Amino acid sequence: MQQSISKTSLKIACSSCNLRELCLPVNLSPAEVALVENLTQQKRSFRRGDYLYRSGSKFQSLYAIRTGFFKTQVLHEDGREQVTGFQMAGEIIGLDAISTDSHTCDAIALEDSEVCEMPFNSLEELSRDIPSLQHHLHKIMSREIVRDQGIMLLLGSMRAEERLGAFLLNLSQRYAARGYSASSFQLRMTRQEIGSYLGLKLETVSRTLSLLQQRGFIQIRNKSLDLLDIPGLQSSLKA
Amino acid sequence: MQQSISKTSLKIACSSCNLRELCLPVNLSPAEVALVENLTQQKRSFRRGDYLYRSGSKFQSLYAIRTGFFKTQVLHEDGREQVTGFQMAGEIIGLDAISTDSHTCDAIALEDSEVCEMPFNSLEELSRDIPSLQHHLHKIMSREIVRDQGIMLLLGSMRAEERLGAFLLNLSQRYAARGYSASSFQLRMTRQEIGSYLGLKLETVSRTLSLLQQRGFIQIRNKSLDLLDIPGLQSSLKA
DNA sequence: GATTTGATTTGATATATGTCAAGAACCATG
DNA sequence: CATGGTTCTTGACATATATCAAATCAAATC
Repeated sequence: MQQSISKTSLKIACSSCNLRELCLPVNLSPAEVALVENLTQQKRSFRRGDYLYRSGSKFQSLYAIRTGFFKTQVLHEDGREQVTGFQMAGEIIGLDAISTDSHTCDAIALEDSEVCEMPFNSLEELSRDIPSLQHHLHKIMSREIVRDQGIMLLLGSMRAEERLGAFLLNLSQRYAARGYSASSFQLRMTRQEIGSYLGLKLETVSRTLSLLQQRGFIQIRNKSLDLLDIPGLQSSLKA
Repeated sequence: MQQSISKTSLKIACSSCNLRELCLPVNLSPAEVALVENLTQQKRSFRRGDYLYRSGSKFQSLYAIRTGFFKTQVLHEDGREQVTGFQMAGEIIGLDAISTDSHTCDAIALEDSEVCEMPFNSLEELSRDIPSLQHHLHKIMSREIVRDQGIMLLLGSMRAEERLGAFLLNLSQRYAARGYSASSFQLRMTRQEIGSYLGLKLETVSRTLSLLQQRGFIQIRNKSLDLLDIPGLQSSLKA
């Protein structure tokens, strides 16, 4: 697994980035955005399979995903691994590492990707001067906590079919928020990775997807997914 | 369920609080501690069963637990509930609410308790002036993210016996960090609440505790717990 | 202190998901 | 285009945990 990270000296202009509304510089004045731009020193590119960071490595920066798709996973001593999330463009990754000054999970590109690196020291410094940036950073961290609690609910009290339904709907919403189709997209991860995330074995994921297809909720062929009945899926979760 | 919240006008002196090393004012100079004291305006007392806050209520403050024991839980539309954590003295509660400006879970006292209320606006303001406070706040939020990921691992890939073992060891460590016995303490929550937290039914919790007792790892009678073989419990998790 | 209510334990049985296995489909590579 | 290696699907069977039920025990209330 090569670690071929190419650093371009090109600065990313947040001001011209179409993810501005999802990413860090939300609700900032143009002058403030310029300051944030200043600290996203470099863009880094990753090939599929590359590690953005590894568990145990020293914490330096948060990363904003510009393009592509990542997974994060924690490893248990006995070799068990658990996927803790799938991250897409506009999402901030690396928050877990602030706690101990070193990363507590691996982050791996599931497709060719680009990220903006934000040195955390600088980010803290800047957020002392820009209250709205400070508050937004807090919101991002809090949002991650809420997301994790949602997954705890899912893992703790939903059946396989509900877990898959909730998972697919979540992906759908996030694609929609980025201007992509809510009902038709490619799964970037394997059945095994979905299973790890949802606390299921890959065979169960496969069977359950087939079941959802039989019921007419989805059409799945390999990694191509069509959500045929989003309202139906949603209400099957609330039932 | 009465909401009898008595607000005492007495300020809590962080400087004389024995939780200082666990709570918010870590690594602060005496002068800085005084500023933090200034914003923990009031102490609030709760009886067992009282709500500290409810899901949906407006976010105003974070809370530091001074004495007592709380649980947090999220409610699903269909009535399912999931306990997302148990909090004890020195821990900060309410972080989830920053995200949407309203609480996303209920926080309920499991025994008579006292909390220090910290208005979040003031906290953000103060942390702009005290970088070490700012950083510590970030650490606390990050720690919560890491904790949640640990629970995801537990819920996603551990068997009942391992979940209980990890749960009891976690309680043990936290009591020890507060100067209490690591091997002998009272469970503050019901089997049902433990089960909700661990993604198990209460009968399974009960059976599994009996099993751990048979194996000589623990002695449990009602809510009184003795950990008879902590190293054994630990190694049974890594196996 | 008697009584009710809720919490806990334990047993018998049901069920969802895991495990093992084999073939099919897909993908990367030469 | 062929080939080898993943990934995926599906079946048969195993197992951990859930469900239902009843008895015991502890705690709250009058």
